[in-house]
Amino acid sequence: MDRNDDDGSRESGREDTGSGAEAAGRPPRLRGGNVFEHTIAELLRAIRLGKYLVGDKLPPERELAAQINVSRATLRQALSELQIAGVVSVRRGRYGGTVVTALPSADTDAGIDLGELDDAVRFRLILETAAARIVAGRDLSEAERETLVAAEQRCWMPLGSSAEDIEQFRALDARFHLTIAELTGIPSLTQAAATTRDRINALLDRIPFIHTNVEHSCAQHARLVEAILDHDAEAAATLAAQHAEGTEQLLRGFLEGK
Amino acid sequence: MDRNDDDGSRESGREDTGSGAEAAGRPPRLRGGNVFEHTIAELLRAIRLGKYLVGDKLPPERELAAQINVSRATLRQALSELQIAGVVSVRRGRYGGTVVTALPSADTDAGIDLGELDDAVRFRLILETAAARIVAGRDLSEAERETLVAAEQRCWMPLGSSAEDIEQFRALDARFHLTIAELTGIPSLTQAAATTRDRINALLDRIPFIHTNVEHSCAQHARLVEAILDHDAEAAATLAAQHAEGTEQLLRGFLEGK
DNA sequence: GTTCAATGGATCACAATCAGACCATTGGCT
DNA sequence: AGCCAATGGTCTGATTGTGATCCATTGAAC
Repeated sequence: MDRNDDDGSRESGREDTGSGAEAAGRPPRLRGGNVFEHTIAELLRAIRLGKYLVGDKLPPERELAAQINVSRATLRQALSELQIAGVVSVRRGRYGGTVVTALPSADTDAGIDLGELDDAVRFRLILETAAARIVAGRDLSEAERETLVAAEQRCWMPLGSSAEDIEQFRALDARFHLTIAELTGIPSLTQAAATTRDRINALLDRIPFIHTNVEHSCAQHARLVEAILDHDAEAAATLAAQHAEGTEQLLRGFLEGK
Repeated sequence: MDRNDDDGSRESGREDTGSGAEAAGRPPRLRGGNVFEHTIAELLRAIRLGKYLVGDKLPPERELAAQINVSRATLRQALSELQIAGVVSVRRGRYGGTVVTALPSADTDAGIDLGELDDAVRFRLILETAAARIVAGRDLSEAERETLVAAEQRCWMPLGSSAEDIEQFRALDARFHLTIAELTGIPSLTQAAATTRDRINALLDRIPFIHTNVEHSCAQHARLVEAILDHDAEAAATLAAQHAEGTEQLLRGFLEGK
């Protein structure tokens, strides 16, 4: 009797699914557009933003599908594309799964939209400044402090000139900023910050990578973390604003000359 | 020959469709969930937020469908529901159309989710404070100043105790705040503010309406407008924050006691 | 009063997704 | 060597939303 069964409720429980507590929502499905394209975009976004680093294993298909809120069939279509593109590799069997093998290369196509640049950059300034101020005003737990510092440290990676290194730096950098957003405890802010950060990354992919900036950038991160741990909300806000403005200048400099 | 024809490409052109330039997107469709339910929600939201006031006529179905990015069939399903609910009334023929006849009554069901309350209220504080600060820092055109002042004035409406009056005040109040968000010139901010405002309104519908607050609230609006026109960014930010905090206190007071 | 353009009303075939069941593979465990 | 649980692979029927036409109604303009 009990056939092979499948999917869903097994005694192994679901507490893992609830991690994000965000996407969930049993009955409500999600996007239409091309649910398929949306799914790919969603996966690429997660990878670019450092949610899954190279070498990490994605959740099982059934679980991932639930998180993104699409059917497994659709998810598999998307994964299949990513596999062809060489972004992930898949192994069957128990202990198998889908692992990230490379960071997706940027879509350097698409013309530059100045409206998009302006919008993304200004919205980011708002969100990150607010996030920094709020987190600095909070009392962080030991674990939270550690998470924050760890995210900051990881940005100081050995950095070559390969596209791969650069993408990895972007992912780690994004993760640092998103960590701050998460620490606000305001889910809407976290989500908006993630979306916006991804848009910024897409723009950064269109300009040359300035190595000199990396160290400067990391130093700013360090000071920001310090201000946060010191509960100096105004300093944190100012530093975050300066940091964001740096990126803004860079982008405008390269992209506004069309 | 040329049959009755219909829809779309007629020599009359399409420039109208492109108005928003936002939702558009020929091939890409939109939501999944229940596209149908989503459509209803979208329409209700627009009405509650004062985009269409009572007595206003909605755009023709073909156009509205394009704006919301759903097929006309789906839109009609939704409109049909709203008609049954008495929110809109429809007349056929040239010069006919769909007009808003009443403000949708609140869904006073649904349990109170403290997480939702906290998230919405805190995110709103961030967005509106930032918007006020930015707009105060801008040089507004004559037309923009007029729009702002007009939106503020309209809130001082004669206010009875009927549910209808209250809903109308909410719509006008929302429109005032969204006007400020729009004046930032940051579309992402505008959109986030609209979404968040709607969530706040939904929460407000769950608590008793405090008439005393209305005048106080309008007075704050007036001072906020003054600060903005004076280019006093910090004052504007502070006033916006106070105003938002007022609502926050109110909501927490009523809702946190479960 | 006839005309006609704008607008709502209705139908149908087709493509996209979904939901769920079942199959196939793998590797640690006994 | 064999078992078996976790995981990817595949198929099928149902539902939903779309896109494209065509029909029906209305009221201003002529």
